[in-house]
Amino acid sequence: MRETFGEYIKRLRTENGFTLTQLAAKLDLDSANLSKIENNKREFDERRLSLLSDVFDLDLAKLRTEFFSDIIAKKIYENNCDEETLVLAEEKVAYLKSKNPITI
Amino acid sequence: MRETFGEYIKRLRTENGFTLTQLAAKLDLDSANLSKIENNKREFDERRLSLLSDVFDLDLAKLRTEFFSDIIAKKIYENNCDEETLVLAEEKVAYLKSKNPITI
DNA sequence: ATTAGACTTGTCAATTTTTGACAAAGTTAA
DNA sequence: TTAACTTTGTCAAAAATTGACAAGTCTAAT
Repeated sequence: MRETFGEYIKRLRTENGFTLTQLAAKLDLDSANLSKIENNKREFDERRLSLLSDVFDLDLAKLRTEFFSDIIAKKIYENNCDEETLVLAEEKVAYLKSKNPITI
Repeated sequence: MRETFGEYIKRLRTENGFTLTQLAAKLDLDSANLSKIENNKREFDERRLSLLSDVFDLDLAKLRTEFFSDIIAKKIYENNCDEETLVLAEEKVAYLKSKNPITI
């Protein structure tokens, strides 16, 4: 998706006609801090993802994908990581999965 | 690379015949904590990457790639992120790059 | 031009997370 | 058994993140 997680929240909010104060209340958040989140000056707390999915009736799994991909993208961007980084990361994920027993 | 960053350090260390205490001293680290790093119970501090590249005469850029890919892989693994996450992350990196002025 | 509502930014104490340091216990080989 | 090496547990100190509030900007309506 061609937007950050903050921009995504802002779009959801405005498209649904909420003010910062209104959405912040639903997310149990200070409106000033929600503003920072929307403008990529703070991170959204993972523990609020389910609240967010409730408010906008979104699929939580998709929201999580959106959320974690954002964290990863920011890390890569901020640290000027080269293109190989994600390829290597994918290999390492496979390695970790093969290495560790599947948790039931 | 089919190993975690911790395992990579451990391999470098043993292949070069160092004890934990010896390498820890070179990295300005407590040997008990280095042990934890090697066994994936603690994170290696990014600020020690250049020391590490000095000790084993490694290319710092490659080491950084190794390091950050590890962080990302762990995040994905720990949070059971789906396969799409990295694809999305890549798109978002491109978005962030297009969005922000190139810093000189 | 003033007001009201919406949004942004700055600050900082409080909470949370990570780290450094040390003790103690486990492992291995002479 | 020693001794050297490694692992694990704990916890205070340091660092990072968060919640809360004040103060600011911006816009639209009157």
